[in-house]
Amino acid sequence: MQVAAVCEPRHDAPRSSHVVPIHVVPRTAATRYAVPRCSTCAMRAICMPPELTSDELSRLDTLICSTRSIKRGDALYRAGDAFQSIYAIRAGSFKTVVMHRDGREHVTGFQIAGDSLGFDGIGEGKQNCDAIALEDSVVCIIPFAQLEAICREMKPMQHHIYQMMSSEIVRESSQMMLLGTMSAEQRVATFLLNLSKRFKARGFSAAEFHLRMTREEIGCFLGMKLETVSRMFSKFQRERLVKANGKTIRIEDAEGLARV
Amino acid sequence: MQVAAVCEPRHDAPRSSHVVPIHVVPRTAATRYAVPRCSTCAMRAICMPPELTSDELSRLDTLICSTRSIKRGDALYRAGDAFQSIYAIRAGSFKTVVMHRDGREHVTGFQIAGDSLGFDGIGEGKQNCDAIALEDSVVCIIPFAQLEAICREMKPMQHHIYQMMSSEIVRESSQMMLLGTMSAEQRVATFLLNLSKRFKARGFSAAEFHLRMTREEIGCFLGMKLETVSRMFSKFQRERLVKANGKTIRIEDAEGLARV
DNA sequence: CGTTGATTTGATAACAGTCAAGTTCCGTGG
DNA sequence: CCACGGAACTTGACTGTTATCAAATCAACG
Repeated sequence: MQVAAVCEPRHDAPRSSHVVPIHVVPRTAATRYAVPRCSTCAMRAICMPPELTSDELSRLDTLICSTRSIKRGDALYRAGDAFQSIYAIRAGSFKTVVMHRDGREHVTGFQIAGDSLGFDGIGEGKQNCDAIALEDSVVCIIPFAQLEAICREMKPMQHHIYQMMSSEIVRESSQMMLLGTMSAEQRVATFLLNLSKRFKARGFSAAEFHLRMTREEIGCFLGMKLETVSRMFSKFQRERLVKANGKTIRIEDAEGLARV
Repeated sequence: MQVAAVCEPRHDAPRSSHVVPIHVVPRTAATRYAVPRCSTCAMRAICMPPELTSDELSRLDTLICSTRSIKRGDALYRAGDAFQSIYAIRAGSFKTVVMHRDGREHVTGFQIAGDSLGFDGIGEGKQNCDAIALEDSVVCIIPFAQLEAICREMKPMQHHIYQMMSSEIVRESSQMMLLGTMSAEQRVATFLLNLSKRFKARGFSAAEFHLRMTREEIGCFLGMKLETVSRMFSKFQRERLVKANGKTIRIEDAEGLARV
């Protein structure tokens, strides 16, 4: 898994009732080159409803029949492309970028391994944003028509898709609240804590991780200029809340960061 | 229809391929007090996929077995309430409000007749925000478990629900872009044009309408203070783009407003 | 090991927030 | 129907946060 090179996997992964820990898949030829299989995927706990029978799982294996590798900086899809598939990130990370007609860009989200991409394309039948790889990445391709067919037959899967889309709506609501009500300082603090939480949920260190995005991309996501992002990192460093060494972030005082 | 008192219905409603015009339902006892029926609902074109057979439509009538009236200022639901149903607004309007733990509030959206509410509750199994009526309103109650069952059997309905949820994601992306990249002036202009478009799609005047929300609520939605909203209205008035008389808005120069 | 893009930091400017005062609107009750 | 009171709105003066512009430093990569 590429992501393993980015963030040290933790073997004392949390075992809360919500987050089923993932296990690092050995880098055997099978996991790297064979037909992808949900039944053996490390991200299954994040991608799939937990209550599937092994029978149902093997049916899903027939759904996802291909993966795709995207080089850093390349687009998985572009706004306006015909919508056909949902994507699940196997390894790597992406940003989603919407563009206004006047050329203004805005980053609507950062997605890491285990996250999904493309739900915003269903409504119009075409992609609503660009999905750009922040590092060399691999996605599972999930043809949406087939997914719909499966959802008509497998109730847990149907519900799971509704839940994923609903969670996306909730996530975006939180981001609107962040953009609408928080100071630059609070936005950056919230951003770091959110990343930390997501890495932790995937079994990586919550305290130390590498940012795959630039200050400019962070600023574009948080509604501020890159200089302001940089200043906030420096400020947190002075206050001993985080240690920021370029793209390496170490959260030294999560509680303090949350109080900002 | 309550909304008719607010915005004059237009009988020369647009007939684009996307927006099927709605017809104003006569205020008979049947439409006001009888069991609600999708098959005769004025909002059907907005709520429902267009290609349903009359057979399928009458099946839907069994799904929506009740409506609910909400007085101005009252909540349809509150954040934390158990999620059970989706709501379709028959008449009136709402705001959805998310609250941060520190008490900070943010308005995530304004919904008018024909819009739906509650999709953000599916993910967690509980409501994510408060839905507050901006005027006396009526909603159709759509039990979600039943809706899911119908979606497993009726492909067009299944797809329609995915489309509605996806559109909600897209709408929120646009709002994030607005909050993240636009000046106060542009935000208010965009807000007015968006409302105008939605009224037009429902057969009301695109040029003149009544705001059901306060300046404070608008500000809370657009990420600015109520004084700033007021100043922008005054500015647009000076520039002859808009005539704002309290809550009555007349858009005098839509192109000019779009250029802001 | 140089070139280029990314990041940091400082100085200044602009936009929106805050505080305050006055006005208008609207619902309620007489 | 009118008068009253409170909420909503407008406007002005001042303040503060963040943007802008600029320059220096750092880091990645061919």
